[in-house]
Amino acid sequence: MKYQATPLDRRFFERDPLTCARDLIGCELLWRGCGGLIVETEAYSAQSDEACHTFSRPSSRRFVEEHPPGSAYIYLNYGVHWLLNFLVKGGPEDGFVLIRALEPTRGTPGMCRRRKSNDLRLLCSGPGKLTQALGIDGSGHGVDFFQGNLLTLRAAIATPRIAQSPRIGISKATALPWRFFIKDNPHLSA
DNA sequence: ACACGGATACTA
DNA sequence: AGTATCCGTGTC
Repeated sequence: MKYQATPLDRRFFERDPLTCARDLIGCELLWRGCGGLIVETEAYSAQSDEACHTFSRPSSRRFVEEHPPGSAYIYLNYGVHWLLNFLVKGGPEDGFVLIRALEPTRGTPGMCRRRKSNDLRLLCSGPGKLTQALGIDGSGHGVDFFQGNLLTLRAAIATPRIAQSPRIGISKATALPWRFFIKDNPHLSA
């Protein structure tokens, strides 16, 4: 697969969350010199999606109000793992896209060190694993990668085969098939 | 199968 | 203050 060097435009995130989640598959995510191809995402909608943080968290609704589309929404889950989302805003529906898995491409030595593993398939094959591999934590919450140089998203040229399934690990709205992934990719979470 | 662990938002 | 919940991972 070949990838162009041009970053994504902010308007990429001014569409509905499902379109953003699907189109992020195959894009390259870079963070401080480390990164990989996005192979698994999930969409969360701020409207009528009980699994979305905006449904139960006033602070999340405030985040949507106060940040531009494409901002990093990072939170600690189960008191253990940081999870990386991107804010979707300005289209028909607001929401988030959760980054669930990467295929490592850049800075793998650093990722191996932080993950304490040399198996590439264990570096970023899960939403908590990939933040640990990239060194992402709560200090990145609210980062606008269109402003700084911390975070870069590069568009995919080739269109990968994208499959769809229900989202993983949630207790509400479990039936919605809003998880997107490259079928049979060895770097998926589940 | 189960422990680990903290932010957030409730009840009072 | 105390309790319930939570978009997971590693090891048992």
